[in-house]
Amino acid sequence: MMTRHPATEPLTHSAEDYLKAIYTLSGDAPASTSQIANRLELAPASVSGMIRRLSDQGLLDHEPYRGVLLTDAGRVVALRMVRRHRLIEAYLVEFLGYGWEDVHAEAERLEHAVSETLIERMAAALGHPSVDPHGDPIPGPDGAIDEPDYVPLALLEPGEVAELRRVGTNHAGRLRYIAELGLLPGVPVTVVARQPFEGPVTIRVNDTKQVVAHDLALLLLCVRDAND
Amino acid sequence: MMTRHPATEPLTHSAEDYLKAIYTLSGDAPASTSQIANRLELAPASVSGMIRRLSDQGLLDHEPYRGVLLTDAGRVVALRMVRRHRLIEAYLVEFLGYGWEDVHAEAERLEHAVSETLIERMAAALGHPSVDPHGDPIPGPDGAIDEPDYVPLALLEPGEVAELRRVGTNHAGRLRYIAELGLLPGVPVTVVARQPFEGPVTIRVNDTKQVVAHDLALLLLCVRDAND
DNA sequence: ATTGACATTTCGTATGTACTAATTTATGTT
DNA sequence: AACATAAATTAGTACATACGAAATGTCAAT
Repeated sequence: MMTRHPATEPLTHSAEDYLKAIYTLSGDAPASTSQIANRLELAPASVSGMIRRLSDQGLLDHEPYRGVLLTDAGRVVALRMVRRHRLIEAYLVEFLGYGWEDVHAEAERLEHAVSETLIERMAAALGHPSVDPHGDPIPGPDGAIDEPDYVPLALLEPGEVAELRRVGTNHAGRLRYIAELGLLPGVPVTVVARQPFEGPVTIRVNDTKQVVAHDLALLLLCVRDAND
Repeated sequence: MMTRHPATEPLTHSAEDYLKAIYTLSGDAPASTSQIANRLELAPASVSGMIRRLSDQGLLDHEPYRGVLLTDAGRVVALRMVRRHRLIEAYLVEFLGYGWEDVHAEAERLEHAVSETLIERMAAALGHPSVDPHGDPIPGPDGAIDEPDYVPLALLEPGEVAELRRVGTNHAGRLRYIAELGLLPGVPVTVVARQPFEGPVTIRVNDTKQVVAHDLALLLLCVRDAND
């Protein structure tokens, strides 16, 4: 499949942001204009315009009024940005004393400015980690990424024991709160009770009982303990 | 003196680059349009345009056809960029295994992307250094900068003993070469001979004799040894 | 005082990215 | 089938930044 773009023109920061956003939005279905606009806090009209440009560059497949999907070329860019973002987050936490609630904003700017060299040196300094501080997997330099099938805490039954692996938000306030509850990736969690109709979940963490809202519990991604 | 700009609008990366360039260019005399164009590798017309905008924002004093000087507000920005640039250089060398010839390009991009927080954490990790790997002084968080009066090696007389303190170039090739000669800041240097008419200088460094071109020797900034 | 060389500015234009307002398309309801 | 609603696109505009070409200013040499 031939498109007109000559190998690798340098992309703008904006283009990189769009591609990264589209990557995280288009799980099964294509990403819609309004989803993208929402994520990037832009007017839908602006997104329509950028979609045209990125499609022309062969980075997106656009079905008008239906949404967009990344092309292979687009996915390469998106995964490079995701790798950068998550490695920067890990580096800031590990070496510069950042809390996990502060790294997102910083990484959001740095990911556009670091060289391939710098990223690989940071990766090496970190010992080539496979996940960032939120438990999000870090794509390899070749773009390989392993997205395990985690279960949201909100879906576990009372009595189930699991390990928290990943926290599905970048919201600073929520992250601060989650950390206060001791809910860091790697921690074992027992579901004590669960209220019906999307009610709160009562859990036991670090030998303390905590109650978390359903919404929050949806963000707490776990693996069930192998206990059968 | 009142200008119209409302405290601190966010500046673009370009504007930051211009102000930093003008800072380093306007030692005694104002910086001319063509000097700036040269430094930033832009067409003079583009510089004229940006000078207008920066003057309107109260960051530059522009005397048409004469050149520009930084206002106090402009100098604050310029010094913030210089601090960032040099701290980033120092950090990359100290913690990420960079050679001093590679840090400039990386810092040139990162300086626009780092937060105040990140810069101060890097400064702390480095122990608040006063100079970068090239011996260039690092302005304080308040903008205070100490520019000592160094003597170019090219001006020392045969027999004089001095300590190399600062290397006045960012050119990667030259820096690599200078490092090969063992001419790192802090090293003691003895002038053995000097050819007339801007000829090469023969020196003794680390007990080895080296010959350096006049041009290069102008970049090697020293303090004479207190030996009288 | 005029001229020539050079620097600087102005003018018109291009690109990238955003916006609002108006239009078009898709889809679900009657 | 006709309509209403929501989503997406287009059209027109604005701003920042760059460019080249043309006009203008500066200054030293005659």
